[in-house]
Parts: sequence; structure tokens; C-alpha cells
Amino acid sequence: MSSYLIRRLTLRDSTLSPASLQALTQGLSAPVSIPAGTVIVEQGSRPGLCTLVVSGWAARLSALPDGRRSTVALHISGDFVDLHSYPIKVMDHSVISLSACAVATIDHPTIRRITETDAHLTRVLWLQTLVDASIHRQWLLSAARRSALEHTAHLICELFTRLRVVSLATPGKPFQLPLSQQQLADALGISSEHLNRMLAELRSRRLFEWRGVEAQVLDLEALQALAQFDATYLVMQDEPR
Amino acid sequence: MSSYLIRRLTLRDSTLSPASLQALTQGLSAPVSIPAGTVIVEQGSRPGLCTLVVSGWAARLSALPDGRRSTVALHISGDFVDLHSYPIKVMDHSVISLSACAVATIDHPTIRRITETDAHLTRVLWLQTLVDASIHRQWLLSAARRSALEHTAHLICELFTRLRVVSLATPGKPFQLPLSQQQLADALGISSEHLNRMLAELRSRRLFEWRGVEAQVLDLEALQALAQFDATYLVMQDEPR
DNA sequence: CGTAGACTTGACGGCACTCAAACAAGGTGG
DNA sequence: CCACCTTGTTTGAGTGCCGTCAAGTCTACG
Repeated sequence: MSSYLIRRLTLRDSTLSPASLQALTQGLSAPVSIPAGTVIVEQGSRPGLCTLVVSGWAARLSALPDGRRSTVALHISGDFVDLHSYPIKVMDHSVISLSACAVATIDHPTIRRITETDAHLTRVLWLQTLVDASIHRQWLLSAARRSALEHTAHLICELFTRLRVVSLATPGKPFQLPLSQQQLADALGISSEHLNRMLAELRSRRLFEWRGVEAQVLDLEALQALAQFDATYLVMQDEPR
Repeated sequence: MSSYLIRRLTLRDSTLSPASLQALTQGLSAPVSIPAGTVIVEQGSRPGLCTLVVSGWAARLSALPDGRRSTVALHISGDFVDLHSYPIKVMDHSVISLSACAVATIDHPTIRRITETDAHLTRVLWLQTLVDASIHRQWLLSAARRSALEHTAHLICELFTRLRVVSLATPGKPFQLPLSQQQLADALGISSEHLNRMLAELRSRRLFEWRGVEAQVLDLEALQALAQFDATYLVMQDEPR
């Protein structure tokens, strides 16, 4: 049920003991199905639990008082969407499902117990939130310095790499990308019309294709070169503590 | 010596025990003075310690393979610039001093000892890294949805608020902003020429003035309204664990 | 007093936004 | 079964914010 999470955690930190993994998975509720567009956490709220995406896609949305808003993170199977709500308490953004999802929750008292008894697992949870931060920084770099085409290519490379980690994508094969162009454009901070033009350009260069929910990277090397993609920031290596 | 840090930590979490505070401050090295422009940590490196800004300003710079780069965070007295290097290991960005600085360090083994013996202090350190992430998200929102003028006003509000937390700024009084326009523009992801025009606009509206290193917010309410600034994301309230 | 660096101002161009309409696809009810 | 509606995608035209280039001004400092 939380196999994607386990795949991520064991890939990232092979030293995580079975006991720690069990402590985490036993703290998780049974998965609940929610339709696309469901608000999982509200900006300004004080959640009493953290949510794990078991399957499907979710996004974090930051809103201005006047209503303008932007996607500040995308999440896939195996991602905690609001693990930071345990230390931070007040949500600075909302979380919504972008596709139909299954989500499981773990409440703050359980996490607190983990932090008091399992230093290693605590560090792994901390690490998960830091990977989110690392992705934020890469998005900031993209927004400031990459052209819209490069930015688009970069996000595709990032998502493809993250999907590979949890075996939801394989080089040379199509993968599921159940978003609208509007949603992807929002994550890039560009208009959907402009994204559409960028996608047409990537298609004409035979780098990337996307019809409906099925997407395919046609030339991974060239796409990564265009995006100047370096996967280091996604932290996928095993690291001794 | 690390009084700004203590001011931040005790403001943020009044439940932090004197023993925990002492454990942290005793783990810190004596402050070292470094000139402006010093590379504190290199992108791609694996630091064995974390750096605290005791005084002065520092920045995190993310670079693309082709040399283009952007500032992804600004740091002031009392900020850890690379606390995340303990869980993440490989730096995804560089850190450099923007002004003359005093910095202190704490090595990873000491932090590890803290995580194994002091769950509460660990949570506070985790929180510090999450506030950085929260700021990243606000910068993403600014980059995507605020105009250059609003974006500029917002960063000024943010820095002013963060300086107030460590008593380096007071409403109605000038404060030290020892950066060049180029450096501030880089943090905003806009050109220095355009920032210059935005600063002229803020000056003409009698919202903000900045000559040399001395800056002053002339009308805090109006500046915050223009920026749509909401300080929640900076997490300054005391919170019970 | 001269030089270097930072700041200021102007002109021009382009990337990406906005507005608008056409097209495609899927669902619904008459 | 097919109008009809809704939602998403595609394409076009016009605009504007902001970047780039360039020149000029100010300030600090040797």
C-alpha cells in the first residue's frame, strides 16, 4: 500500500532498518481515495496529521491575498505533501489533488514519538523535507535564468527522474502524466498558451511527446542537455549517516 | 557571540531548554571574520560542518552548467546557511558572503550527537531548515505572480521583518542593508537596471529609501499592502511542540 | 585629483502575456 | 443518435514588461 514510499526511502537510505520502516508504515492510516481537485490541506490551517500520496498526483498552491496563486510543488506516489506541517504548524500554502489519488495519513503525535525514539528515521524524514527545499531552489533557478523552453524541458526531466525512482517511468517507454497543460504551466509559472507553444517546439525537435495522459521522452540525452539537467539536487544516492 | 541565533531560537520556540541552547552554542566554533565575496561552501562539495552567520550578510547561489546563476536565498545574522548539508550531504548550491561577515561552525558529528540525544532541539533545527523552504516557496510565488515592483517591495518587507526578529531593524528607523543593487536584483531574478527603476518608483511613492548601506522603510503599511506581504510564512510565533 | 566601481537614465527589442477564436474530445440529455 | 455543452488544446494577433546595450553621473578611495 505504501510501496512507493518504501521504494523511495530504501533507495535513498539503504541503512534504514526494517524496524524503522515498520514503525513508519504502521503509523500510516489505510489509503483513502479522493477525486481530482480535492483540497487536501488548506493554506493557513493547522493540520494535525501529515499526508502521503499513495498514488496519483498532487500540488502545493501558494495564494496571494488578492487571489493570484501559483503552484510551488508537484507530488507523485511516495511523496509526503506536508511533512513540514509537523514542525511548522501553520500551513503557508494549500495542497490539492491534481488527479484521482489515494492518500494515507500519519498523525503528528505518531511522528513526535518517532522523533523521540528513532533518530535515524527522524533524519530520513527531515531529509525528505529537504529534498522538497532543494527542488524549490532548482525551480527558483529555472524561473530566474532558464528560458521558457529550457524551463519546460527541465521540469519534464525532473518529473521523469522522480517517476523513475518509484518505477513509474522507464527510459524509452511512455509514462502517465495525468495533468492538464494549464496545471503544468502553473507549475512553470508561465501561461498555458505559451506552454503549448513550448510543447510544440519540443515535439518538433523530437525530444518529447505528450498526448492525453500518455507522455514519452523521445531523446533523454538531448532533453537533459537542453534543460541543463543535473539530477544531483534530487538526492537519490544512498548515503551513510 | 551567537546572540542573534539565540534571539531567533528563543523567539521561535520558547520551550527550548537552557541545556539544549547550551549544547548548541557549545558545539559552535569561535566566530571567524571573512571579507565580502568569500566562498563559504562550494556547490557540489560535501561539507563536514554547518555554518552560522554571526554577523553580516550571505547568499546561496545556484549555478547552471553553462555559468548562468541566481541567488536562491539571502541570510543575515543568526541564520544557518547550510544546516541542510547534515542530512543532504552534497551541496546543490554555493554559499558566499555578501558583506564582511563573522561566521561560526558546528561539525556534523556534533549535530548527529544532538539528533541522537535531544529530540526537541533536533526539531528546532529541522524547523530552521523548513523556514528556509517556506521562504523559497514565497520567492517562487513572487517570481511567478508578483510584478517586479511588488516583488521588490515584498523582498524588502521580508528582509525588514527578519531583521526585526534579531533586533537589527526597528520600525520608523533606518537599518543597514550592505548589499549592492546588483546583488539585490540577483535575489529578485531581475536585472539591476530594472531594480534601479523599481527603487526609484518606491522612493517617489515615499515607501522606501536606500542610499549607500542605509535603508529606511518610510511607510510600512503601504509597502506591505503593495507587496501583499503576510509574515506567516516566516514562522515567528512561539509554538508548543 | 584621477580612477574604478556602483548607480542612474535612455533607447530599443524580444520573450512571454493577454485577448480572442477555432478546433477537438468527452459527457449529457432530449 | 445526435445536438449541445463543457473542458482542454491549438493557433493567431497585438501588447507590454522587462532585458540588453550603451552612455552618462555619482561616490569612494587611493
